[in-house]
Amino acid sequence: MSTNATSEAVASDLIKSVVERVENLEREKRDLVDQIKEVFVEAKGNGLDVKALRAVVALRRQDTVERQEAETILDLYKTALGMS
Amino acid sequence: MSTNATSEAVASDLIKSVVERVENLEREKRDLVDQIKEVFVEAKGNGLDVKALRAVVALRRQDTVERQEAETILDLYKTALGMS
Amino acid sequence: MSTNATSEAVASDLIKSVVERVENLEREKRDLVDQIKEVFVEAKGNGLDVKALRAVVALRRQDTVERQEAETILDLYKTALGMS
Amino acid sequence: MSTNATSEAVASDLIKSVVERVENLEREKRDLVDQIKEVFVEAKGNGLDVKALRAVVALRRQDTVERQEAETILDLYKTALGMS
DNA sequence: CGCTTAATATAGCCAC
DNA sequence: GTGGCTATATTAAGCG
Repeated sequence: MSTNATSEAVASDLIKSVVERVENLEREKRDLVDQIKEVFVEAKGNGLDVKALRAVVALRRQDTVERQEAETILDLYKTALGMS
Repeated sequence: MSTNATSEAVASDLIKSVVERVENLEREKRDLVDQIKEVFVEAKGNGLDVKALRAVVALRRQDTVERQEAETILDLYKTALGMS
Repeated sequence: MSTNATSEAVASDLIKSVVERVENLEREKRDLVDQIKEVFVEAKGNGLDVKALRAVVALRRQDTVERQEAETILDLYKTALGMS
Repeated sequence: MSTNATSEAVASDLIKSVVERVENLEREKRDLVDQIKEVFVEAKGNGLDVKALRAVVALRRQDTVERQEAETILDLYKTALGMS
């Protein structure tokens, strides 16, 4: 066989550790998702249009992505032109 | 008119506040997503099978969900049978 | 230029064709949704509990899905254990 | 008791019939969903932008809905004005 | 009719 | 770098 009891136990501990760390991070992630929902619920309670708010957030996120891509391309051009 | 400059300004502030809070929470969420990825990358570096690890995490999560669903269905049955 | 009047006309015809085919299929889909609703309405008229019926259908569908998932997981395990 | 073996058997047959009819209709619905997907895949293979096509279909669907709503409102107005 | 769940559409990721 | 797959975000439906 290619392994023994000791290395299997090590792998088992390692697996357990990884799974638990991921599960904790996912739990925190779910909490944030819930908090985001709460913000929208509260906003709705204040008379705001949630769908429109979501659209605004999505647009700004998109803008951010495109700005970052533009900067990346600019950096590439600068590097290519020896300007960096 | 149904609004005036003051209430519009208030709405504007409210909208701005909501959008910023959501964006901050989404930023934190993205950080967590990145951290989860890092855990898997590290696990891979330690010789673990990432796909299998993801399956384990998913199965455990699924078990939790199914346990909750089973309770819900049990309640439904109880209600249908007049046991509630 | 990368296109000309002819290829644009072809694309236009293609687009029109695709949109129409999708719209026809969606129309048929909506008809089916309506027919399903009618079945439940009729069942209700015959004294059946629609919510319970929906639960039965959902459970049977879920069983099918879970059986398929179980096979997928089994395959994954076989692969992980070098049994495939 | 409010039922007997015969009426229970009738209800059972009725339930079975309803469930099967719904399942058949849902199967047809799923087939249509798959066919729609295939149309888009084929369109993609022909160099079309699937996201844009979906947007077109959605816009036209929206137009239809809004036109129907407009007609409904128009009918209401006509009735109110004794024009129907 | 609103509010909670289910269906659909989109986006990100991984492997090939 | 493309295509399938998973996860997420949006939309629609059902229920009270």
